This record gives sequence, structure tokens and C-alpha cells, in this order.
Amino acid sequence: MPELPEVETIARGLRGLIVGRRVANVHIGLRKMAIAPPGVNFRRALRGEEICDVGRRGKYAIIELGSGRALVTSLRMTGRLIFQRTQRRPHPYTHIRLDFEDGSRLCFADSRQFGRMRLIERGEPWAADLGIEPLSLAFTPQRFIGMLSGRRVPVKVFLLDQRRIAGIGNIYACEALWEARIRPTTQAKALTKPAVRRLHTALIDVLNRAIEMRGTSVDDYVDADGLRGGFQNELSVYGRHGEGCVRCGRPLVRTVLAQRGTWWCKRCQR
DNA sequence: CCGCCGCCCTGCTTGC
DNA sequence: TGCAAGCAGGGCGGCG
Repeated sequence: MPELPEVETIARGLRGLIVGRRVANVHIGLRKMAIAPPGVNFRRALRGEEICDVGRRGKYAIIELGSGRALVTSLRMTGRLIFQRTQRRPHPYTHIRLDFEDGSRLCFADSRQFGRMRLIERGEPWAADLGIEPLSLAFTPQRFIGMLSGRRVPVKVFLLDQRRIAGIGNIYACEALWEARIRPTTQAKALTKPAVRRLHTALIDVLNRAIEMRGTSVDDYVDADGLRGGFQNELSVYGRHGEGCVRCGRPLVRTVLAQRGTWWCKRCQR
């Protein structure tokens, strides 16, 4: 499932592949996945648009267009943005396809159909509810301490809340909590200052290392060229219940927290 | 404002 | 071996 490092990898790849290309036509196979403002036709609005840039905010990939509009794409669990240089068979489960004037194209594929591609008007504040970017300079230990104070939710649930910090999903929440030696169920407000500092460091560290490895491919994730990431080989806890903790040797456990699988070490994480 | 729940979907895993 | 049931899970809307 694409989280911050995976979307960052996709966005960086796409930037080199589609910037400067112009949209000739748009194919929509599944209407609900293509969202436009009221009164705006998704297909027509995109025709003739030039791709200016590709970026990321949280888990969203942002395709900037010449008119100032943008295509904000949420990949959810199984969504893929795949660039094709030539017109061969579209990627499996392609539901939206941008055909460029030079014959290349961008496939938005999603076997589970949860992904969304939203057309945003120039200046439209689509990210108003999104929290802070964990890799931005604004995300300081002080700020993090302030965000957690008074919050009764388990710290892992806090990490998954996109309105607080944007971009962290199940994999990196589990990994960062293990790295910081914090129990996932600990109430956010109950964390000591040293623990919050460890978690702050761990989050930034694990996200940066994952970006360096071009993301985690445990399941469906591939980059814009269809290539898998490498961080699945570096995971310490995610999906590894029954295996020994690499720090203390005790078998890792899988529990469920807020309806999500949670992998952790009962000895190391307190 | 906060927290919780159910829904959307389908490929894969599990269990008989 | 084959089949059906159940699970997974990010974002969102609804509810209390």
C-alpha cells in the first residue's frame, strides 16, 4: 500500500517521464474514480493540458497542469500510476488513462477500485485537512510534543491519522514504533519526552531510508516504471509475526489495533 | 472537536 | 482438490 515513501518514489519517477508532455485524450473506464468540480467535465478539461510538474503531499501524488489546475491522485491500497512509452496493452486494471500527444500514456490502475483521481482548480485548497509533512523542517520534536499532548488515542492510531501527520501508513507506523521502542497501544499523551524524541527521530529515519530504497513492495506497490521497491527487505517488524526480533530475539507478535494489523515486539517496545 | 463505525472493493488466504 | 467464506485496509461520511 503506497505510503509517503512509495508516493514520493512514484512522483519523482513520473516527473522525469511526463513533464512537458501534452494530453491528447483521456479514457475513463470507471467514472467514480475520476472526480471533477461541479460543472467541469474531467475529460474535456484535461484535453490539451501540458504536464508542468509532479509532486507529493502526504500520500497524494500531484500532477500540476499548465492551466494551474492539478490532478490529485490517491492510490489507497492497490492504486498504481504507470507510465507507458508506447501504446501497448494497458496496464491491468487501468480505469483512467491519459494519452499524450506523442503516443505515450499514463495509466491509473487499481484492482480494488478504491483509488481516486481528482481534478483541482487553480488555488483550490484541497489539502486543508491534511496534517504536517513529517520530512519538513516544520516537523520539530517540540512541535511533535505539542501535537501529542492531551491526546488519549493509542500512539499508533495517532500516527495513522492523516489530519495530524500526513503520509504515514501501517507499515511505517509499525516500523517507527519498533525503532523507537514504544508500545503501539501507549496513549499519545502518556509518552515521555525522551520517547517522543526517539519516535520523531525514528519516523524521519525510517521514511528517509524507505525513500532511498524506492519504497516497500510487500504486495502491489510498483513505481511509475512498474518496478518494485527494496525496503521490504529492510523491514524489522511489519508482517513478521513469529520471527525473532532482530534486537532481542523474542518472537514478534501481531495484534489488532483500530482494525489494523499491528506488528511489534513485546519485550523491546514498552 | 473528538472518537468510533461501516462502507467501498476484489485478490488472496484460510478452512473444511 | 475445490470451493466458499473471510480478511485486508485508506479515506470518507455519518453518528453520538
